Amino acid sequence: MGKHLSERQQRILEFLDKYIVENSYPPSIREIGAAVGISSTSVVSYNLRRLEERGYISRDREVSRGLKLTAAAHPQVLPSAVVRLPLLGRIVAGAPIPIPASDFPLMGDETIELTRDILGDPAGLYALQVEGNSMIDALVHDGDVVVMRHQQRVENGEMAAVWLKENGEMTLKRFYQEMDGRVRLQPANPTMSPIYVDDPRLVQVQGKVVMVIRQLQ
Amino acid sequence: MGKHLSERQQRILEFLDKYIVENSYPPSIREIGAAVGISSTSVVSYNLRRLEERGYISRDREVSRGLKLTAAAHPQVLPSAVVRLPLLGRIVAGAPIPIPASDFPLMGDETIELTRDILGDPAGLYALQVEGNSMIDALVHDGDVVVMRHQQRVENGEMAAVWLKENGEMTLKRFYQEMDGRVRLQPANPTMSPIYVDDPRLVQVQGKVVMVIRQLQ
DNA sequence: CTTGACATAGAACGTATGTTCCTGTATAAT
DNA sequence: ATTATACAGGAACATACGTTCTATGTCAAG
Repeated sequence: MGKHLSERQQRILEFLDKYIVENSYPPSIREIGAAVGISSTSVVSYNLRRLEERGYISRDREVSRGLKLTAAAHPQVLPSAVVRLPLLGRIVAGAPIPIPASDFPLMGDETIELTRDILGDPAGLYALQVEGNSMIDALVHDGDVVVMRHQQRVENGEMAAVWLKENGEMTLKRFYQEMDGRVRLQPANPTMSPIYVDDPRLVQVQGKVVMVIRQLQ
Repeated sequence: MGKHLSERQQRILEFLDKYIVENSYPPSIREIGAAVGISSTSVVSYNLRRLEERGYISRDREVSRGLKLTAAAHPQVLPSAVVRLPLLGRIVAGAPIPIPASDFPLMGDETIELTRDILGDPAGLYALQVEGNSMIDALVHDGDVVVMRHQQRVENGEMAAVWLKENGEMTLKRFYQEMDGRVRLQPANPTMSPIYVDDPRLVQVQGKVVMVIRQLQ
């Protein structure tokens, strides 16, 4: 990162980030100079122009503290876009899970916020709150929030929300399509034994579990 | 909201938010005046002082554009401050957990990002990644991330990371100080039985578990 | 050895900007 | 009526702050 940047410019960039985080407003040219060890405001100005040319910052001329870091400046600092997921409802052992509406309503304040960097692509994601301890074998507790991606198929080994037609039951398991045609549903709890279902049509994948969040009190 | 605020002060607050979002730096007093319809800088200054007294903004004196909105200003506008927690290390059954350094280094990119609204006060929070399945009885899986608040004491019923001196073992349990002087450690898994420790000194609380996050795939 | 782009200092300058003082007007309490 | 308080306007002031000009030094290309 920043290979055409002089060490000074690098330092300026780092200082800008630090300062803005601390103060919520950008530093003045003289403050930058003092921090980076430049006695002349013109030199700071010169380096800022450089940084602006290269797209690391943008400036508003004649405005005190009129500068900001651009996204290019810190790919590692800024990237934390916040994703708001709809908390669509509750997931219970005895009932199929709600399907996200195609338009993704986000109605009410029934949402949960997460940062994109730990979620990845937020498309098709939604959240459900688990009711009851029926999924304790998936290490999922009453009240936990499950973030899911709506999809009918999952890769082998992925954690899925599956509807067991036979039992009329919702469960969270790792999904394995075995060679012999059976489906193996493996509990997350490694001390527990898998379930085998002979007829794959009796196993309906309703989504892939992307994350489990447990908030305590 | 804002019942002791005059309409002008309300407008100023709204303008501040809008301006900062647009420019990434705060407006000057004169800009505020122009936007809200105040011709005199002293009047703006007066109203800013009011807003500061009431905790809606904070100001740095003698600094151009040296003001910022506080959390109180818009519980509904600022919504998603992102909190970066240090991922301090791993938590294993056989070893005490690392203690957060007082200066909270955030070294390396070993951090995890969450939104403040689901975390609450981020002070003293840090994250640990669980290694192994020894805490399966707490419904915590290998690889899960545990967000903790560093503290020596927890309230009854809170989930705590406790060091069992007797066994030389780290565990996550709900903590109960019983009337009879014993300590009851209740697994999160409701199907499992609690542990009783007669001597409270053998139970060392190392922190309170605030959240458990499991990322799949 | 020049020449010119690049980098840095220092100082001077002018605008940007926060602060303060003084004045004036409501409204309510005394 | 008088006093206190919240609110508003205007102007003067001091300094905060960006800009610009000049000078110096380095280094590679001609």
